[in-house]
Amino acid sequence: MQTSWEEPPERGRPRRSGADEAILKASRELMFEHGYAGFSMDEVASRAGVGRQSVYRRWPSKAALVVASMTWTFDSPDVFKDTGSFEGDLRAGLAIMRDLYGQSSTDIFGDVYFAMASDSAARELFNRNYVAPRRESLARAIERAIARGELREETDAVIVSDMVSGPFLYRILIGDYELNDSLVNAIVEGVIKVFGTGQTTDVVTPPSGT
Amino acid sequence: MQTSWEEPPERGRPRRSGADEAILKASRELMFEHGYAGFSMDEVASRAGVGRQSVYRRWPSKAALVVASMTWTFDSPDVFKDTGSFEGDLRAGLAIMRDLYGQSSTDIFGDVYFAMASDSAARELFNRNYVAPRRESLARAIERAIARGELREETDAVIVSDMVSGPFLYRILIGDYELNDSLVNAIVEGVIKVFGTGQTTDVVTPPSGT
DNA sequence: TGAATAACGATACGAGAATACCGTATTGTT
DNA sequence: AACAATACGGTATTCTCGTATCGTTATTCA
Repeated sequence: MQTSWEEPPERGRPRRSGADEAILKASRELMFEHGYAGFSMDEVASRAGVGRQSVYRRWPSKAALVVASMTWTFDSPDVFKDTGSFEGDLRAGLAIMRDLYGQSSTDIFGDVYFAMASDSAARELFNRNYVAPRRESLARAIERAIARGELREETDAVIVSDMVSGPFLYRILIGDYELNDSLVNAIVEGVIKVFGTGQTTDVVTPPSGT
Repeated sequence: MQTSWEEPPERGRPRRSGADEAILKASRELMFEHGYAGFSMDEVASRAGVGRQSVYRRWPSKAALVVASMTWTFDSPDVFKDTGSFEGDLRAGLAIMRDLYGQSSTDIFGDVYFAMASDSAARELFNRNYVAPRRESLARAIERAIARGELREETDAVIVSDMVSGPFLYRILIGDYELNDSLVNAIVEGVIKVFGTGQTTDVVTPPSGT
């Protein structure tokens, strides 16, 4: 995954190797310790052992750095893996999302979305590093489902993406942060009933949340 | 609607009448003119003709003020009016939301969500002034639908709310801001197929977007 | 070998948010 | 009439983001 905002130039003194990772690591730690508003770029720089200008050389804003550090080294973005049926793929992906967002420090994710919304560079990083790979993973699952005859050929992957991810985002940002299985079931049922052909395949149920 | 963050005390010199509205109006105007990052609390205060401290006496942060001013004097929060059928109620409410968010200056709403997410006071104001009334409006529509026999009795109003509002929020914050009728249709179809009884009532179609 | 380029840490700076005061003004209570 | 409480406009202060600039250092190219 691309970490810094822009590729460094090829001429001149090269950037110190390992500095990118040190900065990302420091930003991530400080996010979990103090949240977005609770730390400064000075602290990031000093914890990473670099000058502050070296941070701004790699990311154009605090928001962009935070988004980069929080979308860095997430598990495989291919969350909607092939389980043999579309419902299984969908449930597997949603189980991953539910476990991720359902863990203790939920305010963190609100902070990340806040950072994302506040800055165009952060928004672009968020799309590139997080949203796009997951969208593509879902699009592949939809293609498999169409090939299997589970979904109709004209299924709109963008709308499915909205229907799948939207309610999660809504709960995290606005709702009471409780991500339960009822919501997952409703989403799965809704998508399949709207875009399905009626033909189903046996489902391998994913394990319930940790 | 309650405007300022906390009720003023009952003792001592009373707050200048009209100042609340002047501040909200100034904040709103500046939001439409320059966006969230494009104006300062000094400008709000001077345009409203008050001291800056008088602004902070009423709202604890810029984010809270912006949320209060942008959720102030919206049209009736009862967006899911009784049209005779649940599908009609839902389509009417979604048409209002689509027209609202679909209008030209969409970045404004991104800014509002950003402000909302960045501050706990702003979040609380947003819930109190905006989300809660619309949630209740939808809950009433669901109750009517259950009474008519269109929805099952165990329909979970919170989940329906997530399924209805989530995709819209997702498109505004993360998607390409294009709120089209395909999305509305998929949402309506999804909710009714998941929670419906199969019994339907004739739909009065709302006018399509401006 | 020398010039060009760009990173490095460090520091100064301007802008704006939020807080803390100042003296003054306005209300209700004693 | 005196007093407590609070609002008022105004100003100073602190904090942090983001930009600019310093002299130094490392690397590539001619």
